[in-house]
Amino acid sequence: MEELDERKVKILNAIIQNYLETGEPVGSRTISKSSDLNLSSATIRNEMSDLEELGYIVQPHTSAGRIPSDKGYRFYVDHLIAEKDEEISDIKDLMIEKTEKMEKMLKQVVKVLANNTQYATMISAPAITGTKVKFVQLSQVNEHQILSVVMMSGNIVKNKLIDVDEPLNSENMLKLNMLLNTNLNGLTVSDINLALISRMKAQAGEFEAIIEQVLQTLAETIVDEDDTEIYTSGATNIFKYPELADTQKASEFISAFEEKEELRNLIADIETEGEEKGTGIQVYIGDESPIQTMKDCSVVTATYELGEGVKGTIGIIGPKRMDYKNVMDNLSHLKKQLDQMLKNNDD
Amino acid sequence: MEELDERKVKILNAIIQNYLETGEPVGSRTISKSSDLNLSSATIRNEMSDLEELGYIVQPHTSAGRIPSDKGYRFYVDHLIAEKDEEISDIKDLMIEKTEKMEKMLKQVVKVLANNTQYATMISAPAITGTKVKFVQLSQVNEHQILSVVMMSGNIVKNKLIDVDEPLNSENMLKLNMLLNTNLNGLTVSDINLALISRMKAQAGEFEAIIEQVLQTLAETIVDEDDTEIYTSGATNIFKYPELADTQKASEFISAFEEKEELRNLIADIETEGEEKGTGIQVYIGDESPIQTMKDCSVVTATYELGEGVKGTIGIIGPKRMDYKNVMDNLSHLKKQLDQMLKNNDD
DNA sequence: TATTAGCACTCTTTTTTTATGAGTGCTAAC
DNA sequence: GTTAGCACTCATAAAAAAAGAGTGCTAATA
Repeated sequence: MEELDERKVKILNAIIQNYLETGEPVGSRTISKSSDLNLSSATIRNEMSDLEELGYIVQPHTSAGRIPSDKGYRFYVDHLIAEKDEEISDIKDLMIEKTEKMEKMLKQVVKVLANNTQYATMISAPAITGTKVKFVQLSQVNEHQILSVVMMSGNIVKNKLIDVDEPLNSENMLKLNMLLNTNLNGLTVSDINLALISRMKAQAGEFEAIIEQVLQTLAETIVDEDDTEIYTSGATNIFKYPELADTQKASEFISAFEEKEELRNLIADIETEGEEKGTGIQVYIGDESPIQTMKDCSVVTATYELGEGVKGTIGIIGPKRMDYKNVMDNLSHLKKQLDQMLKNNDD
Repeated sequence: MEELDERKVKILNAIIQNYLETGEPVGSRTISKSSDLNLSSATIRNEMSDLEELGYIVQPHTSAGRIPSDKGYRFYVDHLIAEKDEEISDIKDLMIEKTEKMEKMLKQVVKVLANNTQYATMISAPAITGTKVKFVQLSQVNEHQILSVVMMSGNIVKNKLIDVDEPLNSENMLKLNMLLNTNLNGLTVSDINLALISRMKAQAGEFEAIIEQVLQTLAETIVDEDDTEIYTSGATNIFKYPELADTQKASEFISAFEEKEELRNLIADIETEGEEKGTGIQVYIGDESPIQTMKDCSVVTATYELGEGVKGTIGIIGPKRMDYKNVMDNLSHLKKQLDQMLKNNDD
């Protein structure tokens, strides 16, 4: 970073700051007047010319002011935000009502977050992979159906109806339940291997078929959960930012939010990436984002934990000129809240 | 309807037909050329003037062609569509994979429907109110938690964790389960009155508190389900219809779809209304719709049944000039499929 | 009496032209 | 190294002009 002397940094910061607020290309005269270094617009012009050559800012067209490039934003996020850190950021407390329903809670979180930031938001339900079986129970519902209830760590409960030819008597049912619980308790899905399966089947004797179905249900549950549930909110906030609001682009963007397929990819990608300064927060600026549809946006994400390695992801998507400071503060605050809340919840 | 002679009807039909296709105001010359009654544009003009006076068509501005008014559309839907009924409508079969997960199935349905019609679609999960308790089971998960599983008709399963101070022995657990099942089986939630509750508590003796919690859970479940789950798809299809595509309106529209609050109101409203010609399908044209946000749209809905009076609603929302025939055919087809599929599913 | 050709008029939409103004780059002076 | 000054560029806004679609009305026609 030796290429930028202090004055250039100040000017760059001023440009970005100004652009974040107005969304308009900023000219030399504006900087000359606003910033504390008393320089004429001509001088600023020279410096800006340099900054452009170095790739930190761009000119939308010949006779316009400058706007930050992706590289410029990146510099801002990496070096300039910290400087303002002493400012007390007054995040309204997120007011998450503690409801026992995870789903409801998550829906509420994205909504509040979208409202707070005025960007589009998403949150993924914690992935089930890696959670452990806590409890299994089969019960006879009627002549031909058995209900299997599986509870995983994190108190995630899954139900499945199993069809049977004839009812089990209660003694056998008890046996099966014992068998399932003793064998599966504490295991993650990947722990359930072929050896275990055949052992269990052997133990089950004539009820082998039922065991098979329960295990299959378990497997399906996981596969099911492979398309992790994702909750979104505020997709239409995009219309608030003219640079993203043209019909074509906005339509694609909102569709992506509706389909959620791409968001899923995004989340998958996140796990492989690094984070900003150990805050648990990641920032993707423009092209850095893995999602094609969001090349003109910035994406800020955080992961929250539900204990035992079960993770979910929160994301905020907005224009490149988003208020990074505010967004990052909001996220890390929320992350803390969630981590804590969920840790308490789990036993 | 004596006010319209045969020729006027033909002309009105031609105008609407043409407008449905093009979305442009249609002029006298177009009709003169396209329709089979050989009349000069001047004659058509006179007739159109009459039709306008009668309120079936409107002129967007002085020197433009005519477009159908709400009254015109209404006439079209009520009288003109039937005439084309002999046409074989080639609805692609909806290819709903039978999955045991209601949720997945519904998501798939709206998606396919949106794709088929190119309009915005929604479907509400069948409301739980009115369903009967089929099966209740409490199980000890660990020292301090009991899992209550309630299965309602339609195979809807609800789980809830109940905290207890100390574990129940298995004998007591068995008793409680018996108590719950014998008392609640086959009842709808509204059947569970105070008399029953106190009787059950009396029978439960020292475990009164647990009964209380189970019942409360049941009540909560219902209340929860009061904000019925609604799945949507294709909201961005709205951009395909220029008359709805302006940023401001589209944004509101899509927001309404995202929030789902208004859709919920819509569904609530539907139950009070009549339907078209005994098809189980309802059409709201423009102002007829109960939702403010959709004054410029038409809404076509159908209800499907899950047996035992449990109903859900499917809706298609598009421009007033939507292809009513196609939409209605699609809906009634889908309705049949769903009715059948779900009836099979439920015991 | 019902239909039609003809034409003036209206109003939107499109295209063209003409400002306006913000901002730059460069030169020459300080 | 900094700055005033000025010509030049380019997007945007405003105004003007042209084109077209469609109507309503009148007068002629079958």
